[in-house]
Amino acid sequence: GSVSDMLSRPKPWSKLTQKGREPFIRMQLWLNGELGQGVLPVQGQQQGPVLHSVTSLQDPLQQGCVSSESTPKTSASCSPAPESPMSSSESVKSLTELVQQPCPPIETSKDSKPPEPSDPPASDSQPATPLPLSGHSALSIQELVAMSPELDTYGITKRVKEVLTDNNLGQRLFGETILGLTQGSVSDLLARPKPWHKLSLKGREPFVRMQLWLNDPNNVEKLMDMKRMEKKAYMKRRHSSVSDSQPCEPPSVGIDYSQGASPQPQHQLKKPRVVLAPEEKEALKRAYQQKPYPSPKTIEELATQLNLKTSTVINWFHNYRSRIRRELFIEEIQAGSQGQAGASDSPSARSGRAAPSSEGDSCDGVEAAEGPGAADAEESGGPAAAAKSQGGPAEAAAAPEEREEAPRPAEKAEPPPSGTPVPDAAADEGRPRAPPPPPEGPADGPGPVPNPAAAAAPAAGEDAATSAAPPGEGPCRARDGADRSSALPSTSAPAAARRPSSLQSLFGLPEAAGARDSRDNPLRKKKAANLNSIIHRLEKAASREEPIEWEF
DNA sequence: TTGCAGTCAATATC
DNA sequence: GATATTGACTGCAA
Repeated sequence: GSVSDMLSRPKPWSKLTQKGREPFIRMQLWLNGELGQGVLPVQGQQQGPVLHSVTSLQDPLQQGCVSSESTPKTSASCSPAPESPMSSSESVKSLTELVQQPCPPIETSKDSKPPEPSDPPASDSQPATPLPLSGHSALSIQELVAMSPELDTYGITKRVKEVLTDNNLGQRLFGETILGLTQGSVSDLLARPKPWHKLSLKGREPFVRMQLWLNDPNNVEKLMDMKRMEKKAYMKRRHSSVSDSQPCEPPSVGIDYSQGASPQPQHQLKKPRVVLAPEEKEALKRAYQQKPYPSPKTIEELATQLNLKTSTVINWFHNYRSRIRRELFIEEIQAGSQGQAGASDSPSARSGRAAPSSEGDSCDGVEAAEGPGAADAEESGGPAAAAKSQGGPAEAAAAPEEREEAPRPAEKAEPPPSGTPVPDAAADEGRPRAPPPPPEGPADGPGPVPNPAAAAAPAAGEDAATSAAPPGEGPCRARDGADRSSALPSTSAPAAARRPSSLQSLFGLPEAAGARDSRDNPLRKKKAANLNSIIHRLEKAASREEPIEWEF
């Protein structure tokens, strides 16, 4: 029935979810394998977008890039991805095959970015390794990404780093030439790759490109060439500009986008970059620990007290949350790869699945486990607040009342008793919470923070009220989360929340996580640190009364 | 609206 | 000079 429906009423590609696209990808693969190219066009017409992409995908394949051999050349291979039997292997094939061909399939693409004015004409002189920015086969890469099997992002980045360092190739060159990204992004990507399953299609693209690049036998050579050309162009420009101070124009090589490339127009618009002082960061971290999702009100207060723009505070929270999250991912992966060398699956893969947990961290589990929560006092009422206010399990052992906003008043000005804002929060309730404390990860301890203390106060206060989670507490910061989870409607979340193991799987923690945690403090801390956001999501989901299909 | 993912690009650090 | 960090921005989804 589904097939019939799909065949007769295919949805346009753009309307399909990732899952929804799967059948089409499978069909495409099947078509490629069995029917050859002829069929696509027809289908394409019917399918519109799908077709479109599908068709375009054909290009590289048809260009003789398909070889019967499919052995990945380099070590940074893709992980097996056992679960999607056919598509996986097939796609792996395509990927590898594609790159093994001299034809410049992927690299040439680059998003349909219109030639930016400021962007040096990348296409300018298509070097051996076509810039990703030049693009005409933009869709190809997207197709590949969509069809790509699960890749071992960590392994790929590791390998890329090796190759780059071994050959003395810079991130900038690599990023701009191969990935179409800036140096900073490349650095970030290489240092903190997210697991495949956590990536969006767009986010997967760089990894696919990297994989392709790794598979390319001439990858280094090409980059070296680029490097040379770049240098040459640079010298040339230098010479010419010396004689004539003509504004440096985009290098003919098409690569040198670094500086000078997009100067003029921006000069005026440039606004100074905000650089937060350490104390400010500290304060924000404290606030985060108290409340990862501060209400607008809290944000305002923070902004006021820190003398920052609210947008800055908002941005900071967004960035911090997402970076913390990534930190976790990477640690998971690292821990995972260490822990089980022989494990077949890629770490990223592993982390995705619910692992048979053994979470040693009782904290986590416990927390989430019980406690009828009290309404979350979050004044405002964002959706999240709403969710929370439904009250739920939670706050573990603590008294329900604590969630209250009693402390609110203090919020504004009173720095919690001096230097220890954070602990205060905990102290507030004086409840038995996990012991200690030391703040964690990101924010190292509740160190003596002069002002910040005060600054953080608001948040702290608020939270103290609500969660009182000693931010610092490593694993038990979970508690923090627990607080938040207090909002979990007893109806939906419970099941998941109650089982210690479930929490762990929510994290996507590798099976051995528990064990590792116990001995790896920093790791625990970070995990705990992130619990808040997870709980938050749980809350949200719970509030929507979704089925307990937690996917984190 | 809010939160997030992905990036850019300015700075900081090595 | 290369790499790492991080505030800000864009686009998308719920």
